[in-house]
Amino acid sequence: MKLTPIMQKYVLHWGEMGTRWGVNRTVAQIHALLYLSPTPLHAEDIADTLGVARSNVSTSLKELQGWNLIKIVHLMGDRRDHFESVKDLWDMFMVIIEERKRREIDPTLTMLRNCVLEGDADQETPPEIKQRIRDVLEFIETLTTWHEQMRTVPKPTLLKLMKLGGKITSFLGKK
Amino acid sequence: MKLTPIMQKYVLHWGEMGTRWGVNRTVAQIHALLYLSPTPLHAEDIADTLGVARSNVSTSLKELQGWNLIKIVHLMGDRRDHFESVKDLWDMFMVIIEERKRREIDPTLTMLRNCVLEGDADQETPPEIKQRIRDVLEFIETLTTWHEQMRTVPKPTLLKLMKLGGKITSFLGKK
DNA sequence: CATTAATTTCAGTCTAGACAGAAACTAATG
DNA sequence: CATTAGTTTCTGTCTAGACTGAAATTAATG
Repeated sequence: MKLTPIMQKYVLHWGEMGTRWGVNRTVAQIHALLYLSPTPLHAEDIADTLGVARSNVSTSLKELQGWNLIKIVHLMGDRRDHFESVKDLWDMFMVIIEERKRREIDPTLTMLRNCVLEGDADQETPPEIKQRIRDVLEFIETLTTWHEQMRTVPKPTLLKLMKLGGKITSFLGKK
Repeated sequence: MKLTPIMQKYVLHWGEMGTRWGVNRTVAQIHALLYLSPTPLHAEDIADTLGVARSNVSTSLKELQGWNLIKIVHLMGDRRDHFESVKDLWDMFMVIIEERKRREIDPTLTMLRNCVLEGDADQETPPEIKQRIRDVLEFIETLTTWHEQMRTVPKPTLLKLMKLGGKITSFLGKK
């Protein structure tokens, strides 16, 4: 796999974006590379293309599998694992949201619920502050419920909804 | 400002979440603290409460101001700057999205458009790959347009919309 | 305009986590 | 079952960037 200047620019930028969102640079680069690649790639190919250590690639591929963003495929007459990325951008987007929710939002909800529970018995925390925490809990719960409902909506409907955009509000206004 | 166990838990968790989303831990902790605090706090108070260096607080406050998440207030008979956080969670959410868009999405769109432009003259990048990049550009543009429209919708309407949730699809289905 | 309070800047230290390379492991094939 | 290809684990190194504390700067007050 040889990278043309355009592909290089894309992969490097994606790596950079990764770091800004708390994702390891190499992981993000590999994902970008696999997204662009028309064919599945094996680990050594990836290592050579990106100029990183073979072991680093191995770890990153594991991580990407943990995110459900890539999967292993096997090619006829080749023992090596090959990897290909989810190509549908909507699916990719949803998968990422799903995972981040599971890893970050859900634990946060747990923490907030604990705070609220402990708050009942707690005399030292001012009521005002307890309320603030309850507000956050309620806010995130609202977002989560909404996400839960959107999750089940079929892709084309969702797309229609987005394309509709602001027009939906006029409908609401009349209601 | 003394932190009760509940407040401590909240602030520490928020700091942790920050790091997962590419935000400096101290910055996130200070933001959490200012959100909880019923009154504006001055830098030294924050430093003492969180146990970090005064200078570190100074830098972090600057950063939070850059994000439009906190603002300076002055108290009668006190020369020191005091800081208070945006308290409305919906506003806070919108401000964060706005800023991340400006800092990360907009540059990404620029990069993608450049790739597409350069792609016209470029003979070495396979058409399939060029198409992939165009797909990403289109996808992000769709999201951005949608965001642009939602941005102007008044808060209560937006809330109604979210509460409506899945029901909106049945309306679309009939259409 | 000297004094003091408050804030920012800067230079150096420290650390988490990314990364390389070697060693260990696993499993396919003749 | 030895050989070899492929993958993972592990240990140590390196570095970006968070953080500190001191020095420099700014601004308010009598």
